[in-house]
Amino acid sequence: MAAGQRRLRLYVTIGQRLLRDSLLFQILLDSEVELVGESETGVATLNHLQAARPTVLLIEENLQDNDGLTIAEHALTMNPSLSVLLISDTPVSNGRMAIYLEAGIKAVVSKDQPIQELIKTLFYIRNGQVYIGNWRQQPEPAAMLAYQGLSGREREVAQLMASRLPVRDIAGRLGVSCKTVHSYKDRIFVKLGFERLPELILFMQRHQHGAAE
Amino acid sequence: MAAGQRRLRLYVTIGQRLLRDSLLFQILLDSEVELVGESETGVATLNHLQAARPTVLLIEENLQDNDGLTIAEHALTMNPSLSVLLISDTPVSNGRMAIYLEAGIKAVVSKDQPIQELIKTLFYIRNGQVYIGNWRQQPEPAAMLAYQGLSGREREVAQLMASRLPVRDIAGRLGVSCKTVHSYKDRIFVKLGFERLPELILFMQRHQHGAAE
DNA sequence: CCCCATTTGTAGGAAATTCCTACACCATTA
DNA sequence: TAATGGTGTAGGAATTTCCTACAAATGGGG
Repeated sequence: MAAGQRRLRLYVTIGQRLLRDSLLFQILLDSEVELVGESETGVATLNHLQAARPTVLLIEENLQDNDGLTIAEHALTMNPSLSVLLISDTPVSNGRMAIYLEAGIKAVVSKDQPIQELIKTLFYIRNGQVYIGNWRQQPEPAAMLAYQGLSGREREVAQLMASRLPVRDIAGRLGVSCKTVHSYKDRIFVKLGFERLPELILFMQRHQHGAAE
Repeated sequence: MAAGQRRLRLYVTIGQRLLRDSLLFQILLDSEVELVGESETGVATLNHLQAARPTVLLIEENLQDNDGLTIAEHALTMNPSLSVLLISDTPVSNGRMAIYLEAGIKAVVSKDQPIQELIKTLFYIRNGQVYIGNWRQQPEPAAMLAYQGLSGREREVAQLMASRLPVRDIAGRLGVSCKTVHSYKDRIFVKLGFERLPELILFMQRHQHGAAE
């Protein structure tokens, strides 16, 4: 997106493997990201950080052995140019946010936010910018609004693709060529900012059944 | 994998959006999975379950409003043929496991397990089978062992692909055709059970730096 | 009410990827 | 020794991705 510099060298500290894996699988889809290390604990992180030389540290607030803030502060002492993104378990109050910024943390995302928000933030802070996300943002209307942006034909195609109908069948049903369907697909993905089918499936599911709730 | 029946109709109850999204993005990569609903809370789940008619319920043990076990029991009362997969925050003792099985839950995965384990389990239980995972399994040697299974050429290609070198460049460097490189890629992915590049990247990262630790 | 800029519906081309098949060679083993 | 299986190599078909194109419709702005 933004004209970043080099590869984003990422170090990840997340305790639970399930979250770490699934987050990494998404993050690593972006070819600008280079994973240089990962840990489950704060101590392990501090031990490996100098060797890994990340530009961005993605770290959970609540770790088994320490809290992410403390670890981040140590890490920043060793390397002040590191961009730290903290993952908090709950939405962050303005007061807490001030403390984090004071400590040199570049951004905070909560586990209640969509993953796209996390990834967007990751790229945003990668050059050292601070990112104050839109906390208390639109909870669901976002999906509705985005859907409004699709044209009629695009909506039909989005619908059919989300139901996993193959492109050829969609083309047949709509009476257009496969290439046309692909064009719609491209446009839909660009408009919604998606990269892969699961994102669209989830989006359509949520759109149809109102809020994810 | 197994010759399942129809589409796996999945309902997901996970409180935090970040985990829910990233898990769903992975799970929905499999075209046999049809997402029929999702909730953040137990109450919402019980309200929507009859309309959604899932065959599998993936539910967190610790929800904001209830515990997953209780919700699962209610759900099973309404629909005894539902297969429930519980996500626990910590490894499950044999004692707890017995209680879960007693309650009619088909399997339990902990958040410390890799995501592939969860997905595998999901498919395993989809026809009503009970799945007792290999708790206390090999923590990391797994990756080592799997790596041993690759041939020399396959390792070279795996290495280069994990560093995101384009196929054409890999072919050039090894002095073989692109098609050959694709063949290696296919074989590597089959041997390791992977579907996409991020899985290989993570695997190689962990293999090289010993344990994920 | 007309003109210009966008959006929408449609599609083609090039390159890359996926999925499957093929085949010779080497080693192991029955 | 002959059958078997893994390894290095590659081709073909179908699909997907990425980019470009272009006419018709639409929507403002003047």
